[in-house]
Amino acid sequence: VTSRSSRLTSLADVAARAGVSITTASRVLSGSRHPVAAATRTRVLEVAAELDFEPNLLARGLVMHRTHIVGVLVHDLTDEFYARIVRGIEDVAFENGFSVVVCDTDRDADKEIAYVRRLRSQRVDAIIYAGSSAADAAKQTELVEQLRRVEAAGAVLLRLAPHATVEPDVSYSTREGFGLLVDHLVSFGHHEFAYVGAPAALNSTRVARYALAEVLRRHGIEFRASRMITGDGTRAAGVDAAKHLVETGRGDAELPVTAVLAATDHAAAGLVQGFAAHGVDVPGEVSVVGFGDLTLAGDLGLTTVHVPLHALGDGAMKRAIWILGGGARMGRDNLPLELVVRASSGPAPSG
Amino acid sequence: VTSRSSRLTSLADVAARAGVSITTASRVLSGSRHPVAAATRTRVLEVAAELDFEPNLLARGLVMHRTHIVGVLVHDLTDEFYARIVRGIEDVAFENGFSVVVCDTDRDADKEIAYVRRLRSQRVDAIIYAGSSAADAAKQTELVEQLRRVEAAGAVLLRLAPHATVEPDVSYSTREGFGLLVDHLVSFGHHEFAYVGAPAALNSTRVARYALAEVLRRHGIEFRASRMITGDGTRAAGVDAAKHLVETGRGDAELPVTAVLAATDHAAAGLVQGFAAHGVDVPGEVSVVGFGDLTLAGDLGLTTVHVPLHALGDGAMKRAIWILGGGARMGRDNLPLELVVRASSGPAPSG
DNA sequence: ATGAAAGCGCTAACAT
DNA sequence: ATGTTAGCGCTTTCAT
Repeated sequence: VTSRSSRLTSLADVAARAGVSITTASRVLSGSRHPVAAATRTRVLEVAAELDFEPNLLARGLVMHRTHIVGVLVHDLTDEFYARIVRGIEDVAFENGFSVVVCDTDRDADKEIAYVRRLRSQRVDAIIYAGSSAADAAKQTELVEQLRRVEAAGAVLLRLAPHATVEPDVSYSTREGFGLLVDHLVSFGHHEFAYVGAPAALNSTRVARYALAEVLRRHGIEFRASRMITGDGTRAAGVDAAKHLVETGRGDAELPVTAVLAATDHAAAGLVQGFAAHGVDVPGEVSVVGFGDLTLAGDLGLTTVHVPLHALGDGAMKRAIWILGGGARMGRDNLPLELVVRASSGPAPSG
Repeated sequence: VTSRSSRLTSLADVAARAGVSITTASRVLSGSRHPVAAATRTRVLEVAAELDFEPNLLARGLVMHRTHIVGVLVHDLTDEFYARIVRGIEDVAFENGFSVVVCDTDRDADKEIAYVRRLRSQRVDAIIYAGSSAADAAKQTELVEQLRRVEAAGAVLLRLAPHATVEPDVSYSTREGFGLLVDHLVSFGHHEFAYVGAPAALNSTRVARYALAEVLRRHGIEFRASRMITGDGTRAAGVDAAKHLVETGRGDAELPVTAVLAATDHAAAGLVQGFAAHGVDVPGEVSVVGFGDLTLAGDLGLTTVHVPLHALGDGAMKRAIWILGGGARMGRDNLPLELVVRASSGPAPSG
């Protein structure tokens, strides 16, 4: 036992002072539905207030097998995309007496595994998993196994992104998003596209590629694999991709495509920046569109798809609470997306 | 007791399976320095791995009076300013086996109080308090009292911002920041300034006003109270302030000031946006500078002061760990600031 | 309506 | 080196 200052006031203190048993004190203070005489109840409440009693949630959790703690796994809190999701989760959590433990994984499978273990050790009631990790098969297997154990232990696992062949619980349709974007671009006369995606190993990337190819096919456009540029969703990836596209077009003295879709607004911002650095006019020579509608999209005038991030977190947390309360698991819920047209997209250059 | 699936494997399970007492199992699994025979140790470790044992941190915390949980109070995680601080805290926390509970307060004193109570109930080892709240005296008193109780209970309280006359533990010098900014602007010939601050009730606002006035005085510039515009640090506040300044100058057919300092990069962004909306050229007619150096500052070409946000969180968490380990409390640590000159500031308009 | 006692899973004196 | 015992602070049968 670490030497610490004066013990906090416990139920025993309240009980003693109120002249009742610990049991009775517990009954009034823990919101038990067990009958307690009105007078007794008042007395206990008074003493509790007087002593500023705060129940020890550790003890409570130990016996209740419920901690009212939820762990959230995200790539990086510093990315507004995830910050807004976490905020949504936290708002609902706060209202319902839950605490939120944030876990930034940086897409590092080892960190993810370590975090999941720790959350299990903490006996969290639920884990909200946002963002799929890029990892080798072995790591993936271990992570899946850890998640399985957490669920086996009674915790609720909710996904905001596809993971290891499992559908997300609350999410959005990437296909729908691409549909909005491509419809918009096609209406502007574009038919040569490039896509700056996320790491190839990510589940979400697989899904995105497939979805994009399908959307394009609907417009009778064949999507060449060479126009699928691998990135990591960062601004730097966008800058690099712009450079790559400019250099690829060098021979023809013009760009190989007239429109570039990015997996994130960050990458789109990088594309705009990169094109500008090479003197390529956006949207004059090439249109650029992002995905997410972060603040930066507004600042930079990026055409993008608005993703209801706060609602995503909000919905996930509500579901977690619902299930913890004994509610039945439900299927995937796709939140509506919206096209936001700004200055980074325009008519395809005639030529 | 809530009905839950199969119990998790406990120390007792490991002990039984390894043929040792729970105590022995605990000794090897909890990293106790108590001697244990090498063979026994190995056996226990084997069984623990086999059963994928994870210690119940609730039970551990209950007896150890240490939870390895730290609560972080910030205005809003969605603001990159705070997100980066939290990230700094979390990186150190992760390395040291601590979990981070995030608490968005929205500068709402009631939420702050509620969160602090909850953190106390959770028996967190430390609370890192970032951002001062705006509240009436009564609320302030209650919050201070709650924080006092948390400390009395043995938790470490660390401040990243001044609060109720208490100095922050890890922070930066607002005066230094203003110094960098004002020196820069004065060298550009500016001598009529306006400041778009945060809510007047905030401690940090008081400090900022005082610091700014002093810095200006160093340059022999008197700062008029009427040029102190109250805002809330948001972009909208900046937009409003720009409008206000433009309208104030209406009579003279020109702006009353040639340079505007903002309390945050967000407000500075709003100022730039607002001035643009009124056809005022930045920096041609007026220079605008922010504070923080968030990503948006780079995107918008804002001259600002770079605040080492990650290091702020990092430093606070390291300190918390140090103190929890029995280290002595130390005085305020001011992290170095840096002037970042971009396109939003320029020579004062001659005339 | 109230209370006594058992136990959640763990660590730490205190034996042996 | 190992085990026995006593809690940490709480909820909950099971009496009364």
